[in-house]
Amino acid sequence: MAKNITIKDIAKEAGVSIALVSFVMNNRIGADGKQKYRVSEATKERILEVARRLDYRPNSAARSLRQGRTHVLGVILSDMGNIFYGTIAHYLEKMANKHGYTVLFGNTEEDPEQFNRLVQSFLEKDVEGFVVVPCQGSQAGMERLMASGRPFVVIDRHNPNYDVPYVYTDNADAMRQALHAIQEQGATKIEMVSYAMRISSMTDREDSFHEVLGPDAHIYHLPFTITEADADAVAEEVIRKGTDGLVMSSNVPSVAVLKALFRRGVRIQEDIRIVGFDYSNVYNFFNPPISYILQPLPEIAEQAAKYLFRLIEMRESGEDISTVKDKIILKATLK
Amino acid sequence: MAKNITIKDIAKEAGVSIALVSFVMNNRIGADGKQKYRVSEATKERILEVARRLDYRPNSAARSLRQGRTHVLGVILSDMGNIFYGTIAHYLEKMANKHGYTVLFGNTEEDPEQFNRLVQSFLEKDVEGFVVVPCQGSQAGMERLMASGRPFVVIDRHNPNYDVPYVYTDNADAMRQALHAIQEQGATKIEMVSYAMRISSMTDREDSFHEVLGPDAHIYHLPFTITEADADAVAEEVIRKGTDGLVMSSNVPSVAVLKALFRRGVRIQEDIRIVGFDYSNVYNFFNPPISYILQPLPEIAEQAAKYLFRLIEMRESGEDISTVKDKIILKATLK
DNA sequence: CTGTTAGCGCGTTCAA
DNA sequence: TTGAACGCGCTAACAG
Repeated sequence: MAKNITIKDIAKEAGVSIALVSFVMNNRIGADGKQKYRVSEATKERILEVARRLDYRPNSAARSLRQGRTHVLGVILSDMGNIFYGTIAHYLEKMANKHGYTVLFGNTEEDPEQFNRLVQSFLEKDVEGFVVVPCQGSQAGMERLMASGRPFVVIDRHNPNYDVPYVYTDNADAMRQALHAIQEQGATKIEMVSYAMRISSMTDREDSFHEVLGPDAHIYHLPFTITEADADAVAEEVIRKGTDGLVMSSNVPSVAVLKALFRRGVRIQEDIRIVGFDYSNVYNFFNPPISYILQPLPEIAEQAAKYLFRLIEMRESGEDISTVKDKIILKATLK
Repeated sequence: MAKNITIKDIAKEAGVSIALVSFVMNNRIGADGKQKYRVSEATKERILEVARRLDYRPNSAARSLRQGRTHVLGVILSDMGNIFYGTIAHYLEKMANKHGYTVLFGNTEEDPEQFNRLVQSFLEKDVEGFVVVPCQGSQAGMERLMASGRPFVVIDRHNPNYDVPYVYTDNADAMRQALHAIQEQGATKIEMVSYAMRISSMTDREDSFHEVLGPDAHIYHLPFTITEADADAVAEEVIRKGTDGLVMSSNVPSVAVLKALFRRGVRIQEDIRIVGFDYSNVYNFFNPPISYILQPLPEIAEQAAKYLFRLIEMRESGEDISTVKDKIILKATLK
């Protein structure tokens, strides 16, 4: 039960007041001589020595309570097990760390109830800001978040009905690049594989697809949890129709359908050309390698984090945050 | 600046004492009639109504300060952007959630300094328990963790010099399975691709490799951050030597080397047989599909979480945790 | 210049 | 059902 060392223990051991320990621990003293409170070097050293010896760690609950700051961010994603979100999570955590923040992560698995629970739970943990990936039906959670007045930045998707801060990829442009590429590769009967979820990243890509190829161009819609049967059905239909170009709208369904086609002996990149969306290792193992749209994940994370820090600073200095709703749009590139 | 609603606001609005609000909010009242404190249904309803209306959220800093509990876990991994750790992270988060916990995540990127910083930072945040993936050189961080007396469970790797709780895969057995498979597939000149890092998951696999194939069987050691040149060098040597079987010791180097071989026109699974370690999508795109060792990730996460919860409970009820050092060993399977 | 006293933040919980 | 102490660290005000 190793009782935790408190500031009081240090004070007693060092024979000084509690306040002085606090000052020393917070470096409110020293160097530039401009500090309000001064302590002799000797006392300071003694206090630090005792703190080190007793392995003192300030209780952050007490500190948060007093300062109203937790230095914790909340990040709500779809699924960290997906390399796309896992990568974003990693970059976000890195940014947060660099700025002295620590990060609570949560996965919605595209369940709006779960989104709501996570928002609630993170609010109660008093995170200073959020980076969130909303999901279909997450309106309630988003409104709760907005009502909380806490800084947040939306990434990867957004609901056009909400005028909120977000960092987003120009998906329409990205899809045009994808279609341009697949047409250059000679495909003429082009279809698209997408998720059934009605989220902006999918619908923007689909709208762009239809704009280029007309309203009758076909899109396969797969559920968030893709079964082998789902992928098989797509493959069968693609083969039957003689589709010669398939544009993927996301990582996971892309690999699932590729697998189904491969198993059926379809010669990928010969019988049918593929262009992917988001990186997958498998794209390297075809001849020629499968082209894909690459979203700038490090930049998405970086911009989102910077944006969030800006909001947090503003709020800290008493400025009104509710009017800041800048939209950051990043371009994807074809690889 | 939407001032946060406190218990005091509720009390005033509902015309009752602060204490009563607290009782109601904590459900210390009601149902089974055995509670210590009872409140009339009407009062209870009124309080709850006011709380809802004002969107009251208890300040968890205050609560933690009082109860000494945060309901937060700390998870330190190597790299969430790697599907292996991302998947584990996801399952851990799910387990934590189910038990009312929230999770702080951190990535070491195999940097022991970073490991140390994360331990320190999470301790200060007063996490109730840790799940950690140590890295080469993380001794200082591990000792700090042990000295803290806080419950923790090590996963994925462990330092045999430390007698601590861990959940681990039987890597020796797994490697034997891999070698058995590749030999059955006809390979006779077998080599291995591994990381240069001296961590138990790698060394156990390597030791097992040597036990089966003798001390002279060759192992390629790649740095944690693999460049294309690194992978190319391995591919060149494999080709030159006429190696006809390659056992992979991990996900990332496996794909890197496969890519280098593929680019050089090596007919994978014909000229050379491959057996992987940990899942990758790419294994499906060869004929026959590449076999691989699958670690039971959901079970690793589940066992680690359960173990940790057990430790936390024990500590909470004043039991001595320092004597609990059970090792949980899980079997991997060949797929 | 060096240091201390005392009240605060917010929810929990015991004594009354 | 309530008053009040408490957990721990911060910091304004004050003293030698």
